[in-house]
Amino acid sequence: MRLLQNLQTATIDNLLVESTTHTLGAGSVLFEQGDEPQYVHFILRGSVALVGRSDEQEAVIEFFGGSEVLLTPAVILKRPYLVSARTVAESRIVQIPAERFRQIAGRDHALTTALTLELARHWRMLVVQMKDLKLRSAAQRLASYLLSRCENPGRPIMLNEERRILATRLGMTPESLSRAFRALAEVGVTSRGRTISIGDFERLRQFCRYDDLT
Amino acid sequence: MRLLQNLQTATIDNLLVESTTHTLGAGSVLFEQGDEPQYVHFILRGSVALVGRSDEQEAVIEFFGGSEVLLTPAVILKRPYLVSARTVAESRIVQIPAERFRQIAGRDHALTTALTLELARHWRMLVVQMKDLKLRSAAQRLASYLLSRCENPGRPIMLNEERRILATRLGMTPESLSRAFRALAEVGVTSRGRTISIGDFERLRQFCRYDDLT
DNA sequence: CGGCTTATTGACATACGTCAACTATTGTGG
DNA sequence: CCACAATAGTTGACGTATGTCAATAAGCCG
Repeated sequence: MRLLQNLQTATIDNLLVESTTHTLGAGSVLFEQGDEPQYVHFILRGSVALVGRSDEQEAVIEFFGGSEVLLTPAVILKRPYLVSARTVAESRIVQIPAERFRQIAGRDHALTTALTLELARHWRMLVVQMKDLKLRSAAQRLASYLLSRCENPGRPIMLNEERRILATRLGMTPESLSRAFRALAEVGVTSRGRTISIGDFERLRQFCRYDDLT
Repeated sequence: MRLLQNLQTATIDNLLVESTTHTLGAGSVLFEQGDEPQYVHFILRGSVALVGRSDEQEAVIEFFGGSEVLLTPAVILKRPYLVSARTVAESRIVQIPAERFRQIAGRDHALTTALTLELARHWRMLVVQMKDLKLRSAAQRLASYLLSRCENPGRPIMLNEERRILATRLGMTPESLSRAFRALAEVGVTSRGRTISIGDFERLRQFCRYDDLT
């Protein structure tokens, strides 16, 4: 996991000594909106959605995948969670007691630095998404999401979430997502099930005015 | 400024030694989307908007006010800015050279810890806003914004940004904002110019399903 | 006061949401 | 491994919130 990559093994051992590791099926709940944080969650494998709820409605704020650390802000600040966390596919998770994590971070500069980098990366994810929501249409948001998901061009994208879940992450309904996919077919995107191929990257980038400032 | 509050004076002096301080009129540009970060910006006083641009359109991602630190993620990660920063009112800003800041943060644990807390707070601001965008109507988003702006109930809120700017922060057009204000008049919100009074807090909270998880 | 920008309002357009029917996919027990 | 139920995804018809455009009114500042 990236956060721990450059740490001394002593620190890592120290973090993990009271930790537990679980393999959870899709749809498992790691914590609920409003809870007081008990653990820091490391995602070893799989995919976890942060989901916000208001008035019976739910929307995914963001997905987090393997090698990422979950929602440390609430843990750091000792505040209730603003969102729930649910696995979206089978996932392997390490849980470290929050208090232990805070204590070690209080002493270990390398860990705190790594934490800062992780938070900075996560901040930028949300900023990118915020720009999408405020400046782009539904179809453009989907295009933008697909482009960001595609690590090696040529190989098709495998979604690891259901479309109705993805729809909420993109700020639309499943029906609108369905139509967005049809709109993208016009610019060379083919999709069957959870497998999606981008025919012409440049065209798709232009379609959604993709700005690659990563 | 909050970030520096619990630091040793030696660290602070060290940070400030190569810094410059400016008083900038409304609309001044601190940096542009795509730029390589040169400075860390501390806002001593005033208000700064982070604004994203795509295809000639602009939208405010978030406002930052006195005692906050601007967009450290790009500085920390040595990445181009994802957004521009513009003052929205006359502001007093301290600029610390990015490289110097990174060096000191590399050594000073208290500074890095403070930075982590600041990033964590900022993360939560964006998460709250993301929930608003995905789960609430235009009028509800305005209500939610006003509630979050109101520190002491009883005293009216003074907006320090023009309404057309606020509109983009809320993910709508100036016209829609205007109509949102009229809708809120129905639940006891009176506005004249930039002064806004909430008549009935509980009613407004219910109207937008405000969840106070700060 | 006069000219400029910003805010409001109304008429209208449209992207997206809703609802309902239908189809495809997935998972399960025989 | 098939059959069938349950769930997810798609499509069409239609509704509505919000955007657009244009005209007017209200602030703001010389």
